[in-house]
Amino acid sequence: MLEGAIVRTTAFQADEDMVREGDRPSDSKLLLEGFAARYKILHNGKRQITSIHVPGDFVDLHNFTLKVMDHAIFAMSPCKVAVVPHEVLHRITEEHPHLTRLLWLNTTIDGAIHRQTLVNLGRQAALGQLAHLLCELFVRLEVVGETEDYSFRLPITQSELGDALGLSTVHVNRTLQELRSQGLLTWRGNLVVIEDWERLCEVAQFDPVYLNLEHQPR
Amino acid sequence: MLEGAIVRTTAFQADEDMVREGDRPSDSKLLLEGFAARYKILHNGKRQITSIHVPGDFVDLHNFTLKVMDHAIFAMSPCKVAVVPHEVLHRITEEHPHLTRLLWLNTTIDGAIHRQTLVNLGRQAALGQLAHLLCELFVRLEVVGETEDYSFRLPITQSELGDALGLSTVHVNRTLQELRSQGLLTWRGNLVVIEDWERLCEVAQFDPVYLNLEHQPR
DNA sequence: CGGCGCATTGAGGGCGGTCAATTGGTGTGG
DNA sequence: CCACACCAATTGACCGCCCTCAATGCGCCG
Repeated sequence: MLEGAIVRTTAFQADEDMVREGDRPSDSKLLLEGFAARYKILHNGKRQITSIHVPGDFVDLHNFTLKVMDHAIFAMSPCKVAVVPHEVLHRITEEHPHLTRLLWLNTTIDGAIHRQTLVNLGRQAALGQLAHLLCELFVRLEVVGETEDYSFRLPITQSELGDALGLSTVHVNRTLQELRSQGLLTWRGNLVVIEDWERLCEVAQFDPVYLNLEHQPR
Repeated sequence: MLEGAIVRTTAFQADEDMVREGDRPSDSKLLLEGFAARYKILHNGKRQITSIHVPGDFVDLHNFTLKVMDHAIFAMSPCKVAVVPHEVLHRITEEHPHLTRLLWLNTTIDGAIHRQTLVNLGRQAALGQLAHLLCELFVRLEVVGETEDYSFRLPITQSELGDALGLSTVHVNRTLQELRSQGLLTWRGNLVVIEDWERLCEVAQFDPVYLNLEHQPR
């Protein structure tokens, strides 16, 4: 059904906006390749990235119900995207309740990730925040087969990491050095290698329950 | 339909948990009276409140799709709650697509609020954070008729405010004093009076678009 | 080879944290 | 009617994490 809902695929260059704040898109986008992120810009020019997306993520499914974008989404790397018209989603909700519940689930998992991120930003020190983000990305990438042992490609700058965690670029850099010096991971080019998964999880206080990876009847 | 979906109402005392982390509730709860909040506890005992809920909020509708609670919800004040069994929600998704889309919308607005909160925690100074939270609560309470002019009741301690914003109680206190000394608001007992809505919004960089109060065909 | 973007480093400062004590309001019991 | 307990609000002192500004290093590409 979903495959049939895709009317076309599109590509975006790195740093290109896929959707802008204020837009009223008539379709939703499923990320096939590359990394994307949702963000908002404040009056003082500061940027907050509210979520990072990996292949398989339905990056703006929520705008099927929300209609007006309250944030923008950009490609962190070159991206390929499948386009699903709202019209088709509407028909699915009319005719396929089970699939509808699964799409709904998709957006509530999104919300669960937001909540965990809130805990991170609010109550974790920089070291734990960074560790947690990397734990989460590793698990999410593993699910879609984008990892190799304990390593994965992450085409993200330190400045973007800072915008995702509410930290300055400088402090992200120093915190990464701390993670490296503790032997928790290495990061060369865009290849992240987790050297000690157990301890990284401890530092991050990472518990993947919120990702809802367990199969359940829906 | 929704009214028919309510099988009973329940009451909770202040500080009582309505749902606990790890629970697999068989119903969802619609808040009729009082204030509630979602939260998580970290290993070090710190608490992060991820959202504050006012009358009219469907506090755990998302667990209809998520099944396992990844966080807890507690009553910040005495609460009255309407209980809707998942069984009934399931039937609604099978038979009433339009209502299903509206319920789905409810959870995506929830997500939109989370995203805005992320921006706050990540990129606002304490003064702006507090101002933003109060702007949002005012608007949300206004919608359900729980305000009077520019005032509303807010049965929340400064310690709880701190847990919602990722700040210490001490700093919440000092920041509130700053808001008062700038003539933006007063707060006596649990009565909050906004003295200068315009300037409060400026300090908060508040833009209510994310609350999706505009009527749209869904 | 020069330019550009990103990573890295250093110095200095401030926002917000922690610890601890005090105030004040409210309810309860004597 | 007062004494006392309890809880939230408030205040002070001190500290440290993280920010800002600015310079430097470094790899990649035309």
